[in-house]
Amino acid sequence: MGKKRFYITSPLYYVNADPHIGHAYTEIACDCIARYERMKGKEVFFLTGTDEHGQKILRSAEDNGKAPIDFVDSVVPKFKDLWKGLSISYDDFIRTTEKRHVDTVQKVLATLYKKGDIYQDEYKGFYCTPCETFWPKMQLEDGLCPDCKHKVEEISETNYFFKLSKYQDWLKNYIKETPGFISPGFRRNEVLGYLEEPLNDLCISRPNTRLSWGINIPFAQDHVTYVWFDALINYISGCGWGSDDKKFKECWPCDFHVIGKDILRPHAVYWPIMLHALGVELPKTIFAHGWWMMGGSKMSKSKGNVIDPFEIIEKYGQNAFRYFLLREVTFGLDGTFSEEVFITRFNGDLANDLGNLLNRTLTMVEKYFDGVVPEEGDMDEQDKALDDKLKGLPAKIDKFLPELNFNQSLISVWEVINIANKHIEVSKPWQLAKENKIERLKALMHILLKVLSYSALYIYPFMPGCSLEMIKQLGLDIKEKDITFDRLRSGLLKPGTKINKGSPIFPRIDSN
RNA sequence: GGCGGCGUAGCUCAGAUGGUUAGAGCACACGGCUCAUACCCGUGUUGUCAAAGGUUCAAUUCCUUUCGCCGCUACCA
Repeated sequence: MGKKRFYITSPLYYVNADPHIGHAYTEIACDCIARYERMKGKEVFFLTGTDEHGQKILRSAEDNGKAPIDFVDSVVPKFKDLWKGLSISYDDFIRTTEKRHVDTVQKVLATLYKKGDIYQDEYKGFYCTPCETFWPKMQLEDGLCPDCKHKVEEISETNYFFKLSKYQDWLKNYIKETPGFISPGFRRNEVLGYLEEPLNDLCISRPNTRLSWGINIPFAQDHVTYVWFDALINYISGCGWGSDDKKFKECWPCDFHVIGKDILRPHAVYWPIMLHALGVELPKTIFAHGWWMMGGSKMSKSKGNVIDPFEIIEKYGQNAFRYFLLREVTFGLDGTFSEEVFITRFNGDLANDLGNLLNRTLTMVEKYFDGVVPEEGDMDEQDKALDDKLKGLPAKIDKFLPELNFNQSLISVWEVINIANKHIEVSKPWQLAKENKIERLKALMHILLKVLSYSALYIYPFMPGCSLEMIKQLGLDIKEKDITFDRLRSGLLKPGTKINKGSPIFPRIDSN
């Protein structure tokens, strides 16, 4: 029997505009977990991609004077470039315009239609011609389009509906009985909250007279599929449902769907019901994270407070960017992004604590031992305390990371780093050197190098680049593919080998 | 309107099934050290734990009310 792979997904990003910090955030979180699971020796399948159909894409394409397919073809590379710039280790990138996806969506539609969970009905609504949008009665403002304030027209058209209502009670019970299914807990409560209200069946078609940019519905050639219904299916079309049973068995059920809080409803209501109707097991966890605010307000293009992730990477590097996003706020809650807090975090944690610890230690090893890693010596009380702290670290990471608690995981690593800095202060190696207490000095340097070596590997899921640079400077003989918890167990330092000190890994930022 | 949450040091936030001196980081002040990226280490200051009432031997922690803030309640990704 095939081994179960660890399967994690990001949402498929809607490519009607360029990627921003929110996209980067989700992707970095997924990447961190994917790398961590690989370190544990798991076979990982990390799926990401792009959502490319629908009204908004069509409109953006028109605004750019392009055919929709040409338009999305021009935006997708920007996402891929960003993922490259952030060292995102995705295993597959799926686009909803790909044949493998289209085929799967049509198969799903056909299956549910045959089963009777999709039916035809008249859809009545208020249509705004200039906006090409339907509005529910509730949303109208004085009977006018809330967007452009034009008159709306009540029209009815034939459409296809998916029977959400049929499964409402089932879903409600499932969520109640499966506490970890929707995370964090307060999001789960929200979902249970709106499941208290009767669910309307979901209109999953659009007549192609109104919208042509979508996946054709096999049993209704004059209609295309509603984007959400289309997009969600990527999670199974991307891992072989209906086309590659072996792969699907290895991957499914999905371990994590990581999403932003804005798309909780489709993921927590539509998607589980779609799967259940198909007779497919549900994913284990849907985790909705918060948003990055810009100086107290939501970021938006009109406010001009959108942070360009490419700029941050260019200016401060991908490692610091990844670190900041994962460290600054508890995953799940909203956070505030500003260059000022970013720099504070950077200087405080990365330059002063971590970077400086590496630098001062390596300098001493050069100075006192010609850059050669000393033998492990007899540990004194302080050494032991530090060593114990280091030994306790994996357990903490193993507790926090599987719950997507990036925050606490990093804090745990930094506790060790801080104790190491403290240890140097108390032990005064420079005095040991003057007094010629070589054995003590060796033991001290050894434990410091050990702490740095292990920390370098523990940091890997969060800041892979930083990790590799530390490994290099420490002179460790470890390739990226060897960064596993198994490898850690066999020890990292080789006394007698040379360190390879370079320039500071995180030079302080003068913020004048 | 309904449901849910929050209001704790100058700032950002932890926290306790109620119980001796309420915590962390940043900022600030003073001191120490010199291996280091003007770094690091130590010490210290500030809080009627939103307000009022109730339960209790005891509440900031439970209950009620008030005030203030926020989220969810859409066929928009």
